[in-house]
Amino acid sequence: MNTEPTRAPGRPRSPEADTAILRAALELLGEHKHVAAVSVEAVASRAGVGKATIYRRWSGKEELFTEAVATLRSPLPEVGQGASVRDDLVAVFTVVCGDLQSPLEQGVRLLMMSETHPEIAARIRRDVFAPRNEVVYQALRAGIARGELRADLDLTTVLNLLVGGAFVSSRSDTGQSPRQRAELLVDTVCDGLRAHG
Amino acid sequence: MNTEPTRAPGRPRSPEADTAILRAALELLGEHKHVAAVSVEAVASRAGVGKATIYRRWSGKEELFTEAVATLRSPLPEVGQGASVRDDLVAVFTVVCGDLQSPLEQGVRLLMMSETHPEIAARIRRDVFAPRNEVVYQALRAGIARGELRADLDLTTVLNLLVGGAFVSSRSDTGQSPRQRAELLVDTVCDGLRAHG
Amino acid sequence: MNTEPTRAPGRPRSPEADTAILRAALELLGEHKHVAAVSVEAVASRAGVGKATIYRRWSGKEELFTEAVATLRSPLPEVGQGASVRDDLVAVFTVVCGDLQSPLEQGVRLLMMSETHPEIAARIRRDVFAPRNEVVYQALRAGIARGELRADLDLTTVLNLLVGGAFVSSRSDTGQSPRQRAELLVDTVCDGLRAHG
Amino acid sequence: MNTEPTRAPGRPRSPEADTAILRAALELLGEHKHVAAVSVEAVASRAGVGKATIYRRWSGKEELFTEAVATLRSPLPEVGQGASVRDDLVAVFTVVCGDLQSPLEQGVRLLMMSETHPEIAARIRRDVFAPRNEVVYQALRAGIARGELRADLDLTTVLNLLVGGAFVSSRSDTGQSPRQRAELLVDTVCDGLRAHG
DNA sequence: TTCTAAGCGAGACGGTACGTCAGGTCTTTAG
DNA sequence: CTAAAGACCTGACGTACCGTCTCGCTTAGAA
Repeated sequence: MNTEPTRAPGRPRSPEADTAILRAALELLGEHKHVAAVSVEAVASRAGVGKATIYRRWSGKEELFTEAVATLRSPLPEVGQGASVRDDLVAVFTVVCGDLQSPLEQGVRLLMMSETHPEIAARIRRDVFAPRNEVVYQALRAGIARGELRADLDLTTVLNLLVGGAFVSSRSDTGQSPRQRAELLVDTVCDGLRAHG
Repeated sequence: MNTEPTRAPGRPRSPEADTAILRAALELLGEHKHVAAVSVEAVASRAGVGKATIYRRWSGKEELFTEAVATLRSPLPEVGQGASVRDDLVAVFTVVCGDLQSPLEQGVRLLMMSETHPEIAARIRRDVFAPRNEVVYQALRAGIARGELRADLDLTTVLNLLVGGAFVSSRSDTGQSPRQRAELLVDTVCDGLRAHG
Repeated sequence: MNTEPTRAPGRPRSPEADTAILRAALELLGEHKHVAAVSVEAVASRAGVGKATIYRRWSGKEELFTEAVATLRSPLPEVGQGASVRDDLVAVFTVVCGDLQSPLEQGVRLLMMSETHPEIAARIRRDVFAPRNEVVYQALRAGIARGELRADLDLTTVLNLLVGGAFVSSRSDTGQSPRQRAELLVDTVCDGLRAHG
Repeated sequence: MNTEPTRAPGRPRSPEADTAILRAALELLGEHKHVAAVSVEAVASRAGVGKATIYRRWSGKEELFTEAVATLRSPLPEVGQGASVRDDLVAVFTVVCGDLQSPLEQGVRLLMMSETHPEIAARIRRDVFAPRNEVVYQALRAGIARGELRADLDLTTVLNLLVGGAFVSSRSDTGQSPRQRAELLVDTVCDGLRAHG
């Protein structure tokens, strides 16, 4: 008796198609800035693929872009390893601020905010933002553990402030480097997060 | 000598049409929740207006909804009149957090969509964001004048933190009231903005 | 007792507008070849006139073009004054063949044939074609009277043959002059119209 | 060695759609009498077809109706088989005069409209007029061969006279049958086309 | 002179149809 | 059974005219 799953009959799906489609979707998202401006037809054409091949894999435009964007995971720095909270946070938000200025991430931003497809936003939050947020939480918890930060902080609120600040900050073209933006945000917030004693 | 601008020739545009269109757009937006699901034809029909009358005023769907949403500005509180900075900021951001959960939020998202339409973005910045920001700046400056806040603050960064925090905070449905959200944000930031002495 | 009609009160209609509108209509008809391609707006603009000024005079596009085209009356030669039928007919159809090659007359032709507005066709027939036909009939009757032509001819059929022949002939660009076309048509027909004697 | 053209890739165009569209166009044309009163949208709807399916096949309304009408060619009689020229021509022009009173006439008018669309005019000339003309030429050549007609005739001119005569004749509603019209035209012309001897 | 009625150019109005485009599905042939 | 290609239906897009309706102004005869 053979318990290993039976191989599906017929021609197997092309893995090249998968990656080509996702790549094309992200490229076009980066070029056009918002999802409505990218047609499934354009993705298919850019990927050198038939439209049906896309619809065989995803049930619609939203799902396609959801998955495409969810593949984007910036490498984040290690935190909490002895450095100060301040330095940890600056490291993390330098990456975040940098991302936010890249054209692709702008597309992601729009996509995430687009109320047109709430489930996409939810999935992006889960797959893209949650890991990033987790790093921030780690840094904050480490800071609390070391006594650098007040123990009664609402960590979610701190996260919101920093992420939102990074987000809004990135919308004005001040000529600052991502690092400079990160330092300004983190220092401004941190000066109030430190335990007084 | 007449310096007032000469009146345009021809039949003037109907102000009733303006308001009917904007009203219809907002109604339908409220019913369908997202812009893509509302057709210009439906707006025209609901407003009892020809499509051309819409396109005479706005160059497209996006512009129409941008303006429609921009009309939804909530009145902002007076600040700097003797109350504490903390109370001023809480008052302002209670309004902001409330707005962000209402249809106006859709406008904010549209602003983001408009990365490709800089002039629309500029208009929203001017009509929606600038007045709100100005109130925040007033509160902060009053706080500095009274010695409540450090004099060396980067006000822009403080603004970014609070506005961004409010924005991100509003995206998660925690069941908190706008007032509670505002207090959390403001208190968290303020505890570090106060002059130490 | 004054029986002459009382002059209408108010500002009288501008005769310049009348002529300018008709002129513009004919010009544009000549340029665009068929009525559907000429908009009332274009006529108004070309005439330097408001649209209402047109609609005050004619109840619609059809009536406007009807009247415009009805003003076209080519000067026709005198016939039946002693010359031969053949020469009379050649003279008339030289004019007709010439007209049919002018751009404007092509517009008229289209207009007349346009089944979209039967009443226009009827009026053009009456005001433009009937006088021309009458001259042909005169020539034919003179020929019969002089014994040049058979007395039992169906004059309408002869007219149809010649007019239709001129019409169809003018549609092929053979490089022939109007006179040559006319002679070919008339001679071919006449050789059978002559009394045998 | 395969000389037959390779089959085009993708789904082939539906022949049912072709015929349904053409049928619907002619039906509506019959109901509304003139082209301007028939909308492409109505044709699509009647044919049970999307508008795009129409525009994929024809570049516009005019082209669609041109082709629709061009399908209405009546079968022409055999000529030159022993009968007299007169009878041959009467047979042919009975068909022609009949057609000119039917919906086909609308096609003729469209041809005229197409002064601005030379390729459509060319198509109608090729598909509708050329075959008919060829039959007339055959009859005339047979007549010459048999000595019934003068050998020095300009056949093109004879054709123009008869065709044009039929056309103009059909525009007045005299209550005559197509056959009567044809006889009048042919007899009038023939009496001069016969060799004298 | 002043009043009144209509005409004037300009252009906005509610509609209808145009021709285009994209979404998501279906139908070919080829592998 | 999958692949690429491309036709299919649907429905919204933004445009162009139609014939009508205001605007503020001009033109003339009547008061």
